[in-house]
Amino acid sequence: MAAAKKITRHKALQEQLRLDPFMTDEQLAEAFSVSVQTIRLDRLRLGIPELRERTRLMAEAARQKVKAIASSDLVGDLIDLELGKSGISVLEVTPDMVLEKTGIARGHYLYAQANSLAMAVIDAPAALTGVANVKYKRPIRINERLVAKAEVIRQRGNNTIVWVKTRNDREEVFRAKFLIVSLEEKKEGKDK
Amino acid sequence: MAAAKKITRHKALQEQLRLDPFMTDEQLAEAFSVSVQTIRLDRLRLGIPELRERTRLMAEAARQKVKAIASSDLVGDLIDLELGKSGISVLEVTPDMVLEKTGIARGHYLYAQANSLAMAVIDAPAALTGVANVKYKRPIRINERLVAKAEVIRQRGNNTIVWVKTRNDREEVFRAKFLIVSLEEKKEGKDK
DNA sequence: ACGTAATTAGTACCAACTAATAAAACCAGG
DNA sequence: CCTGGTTTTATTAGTTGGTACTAATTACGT
Repeated sequence: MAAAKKITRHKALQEQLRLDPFMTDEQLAEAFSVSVQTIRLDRLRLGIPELRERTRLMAEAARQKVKAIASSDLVGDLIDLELGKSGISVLEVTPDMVLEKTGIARGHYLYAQANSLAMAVIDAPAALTGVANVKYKRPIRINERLVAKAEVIRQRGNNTIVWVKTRNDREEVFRAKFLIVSLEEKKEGKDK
Repeated sequence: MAAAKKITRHKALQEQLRLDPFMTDEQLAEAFSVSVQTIRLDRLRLGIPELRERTRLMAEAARQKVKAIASSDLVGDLIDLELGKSGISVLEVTPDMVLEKTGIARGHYLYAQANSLAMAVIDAPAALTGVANVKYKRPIRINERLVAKAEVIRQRGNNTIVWVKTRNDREEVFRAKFLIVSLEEKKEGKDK
């Protein structure tokens, strides 16, 4: 069947564009030893937009994403929050969070989720982490769904102790204790 | 002088494109009530590439960045490594690493740098963090240059204790102790 | 050998440019 | 007021990487 060839090519095309999304139809045609028109038909049927559109979408997404992933104040989705008391956040483990070698989530994502949740719970205009004690109990794999629960244990002056426990769907996989220091709005004496 | 008008427009043009880089020359011309050609001349003299090029550069940069920030095994640049003994990594604090409110680096970047350095130092095919004890000593601000030094303190079986101390140009700002567990290549019994 | 699916070829058209050249407008100095 | 330089606008031709469409050709199984 000729259809088999086509289906194989469709898969290969998608894979190729995943690896290098900046290829023109002409380059793709060359790469697959077919005509440009075939590539266009393939794209059409797969719903893959043209190079410029792809690029634009990536650039636009990046504008959002770099802010969201790399610079969001909270890693994970906040689903419940009682200021000064407790909070819950959920984080889905995506492929780019895992170590390539082992397929296990890099530890600092768990840490980031817990830490930023702990910060969110603090009822203060600004806060900094002072000390953290962290225990990883189970390795996390891709597509797992991590639910972190934070609880304020003690509050004394500007110092707050927060416990965060993270579970996957079955068991506790991570826990951390943070000592978080709230910052006053007043000017800091010895700053820089 | 007519040159003044031009210079003002140049500034405004750069600002406009910073806010919305996805504008065509035609839209820009309309926005500034000048002809398309004027915009083109302005771009030429300011060294601003055309829309498509701009978009492409953004998309490419994002690809690097998401890989580098979100998916690199090592956060920071490894500049020295003695496997099983010690390592040094450097991390420059960029604007997207800081909390907007305070301009202070979010803690999990320091953690990520230290943790991934500690992992790199371990002389094993794969490793996982078991426990971490972390202390933040000084807040970190933008453009600071963080030098993390990792040192293997003790090694017993699959467990390794690594100390990481991070300094900015003046003083120690962060330290962490990690217990890292090396994984054997052999098959794990109770996996999922 | 035939019919259908798949592929290739070809045409007209488009957006968003670059490059180059020419004309017009402006503005200031003598 | 006129002249000269700067700035702006206009015009034309050529480029890239496509869309949308039609028509011709090839391949393939039966």
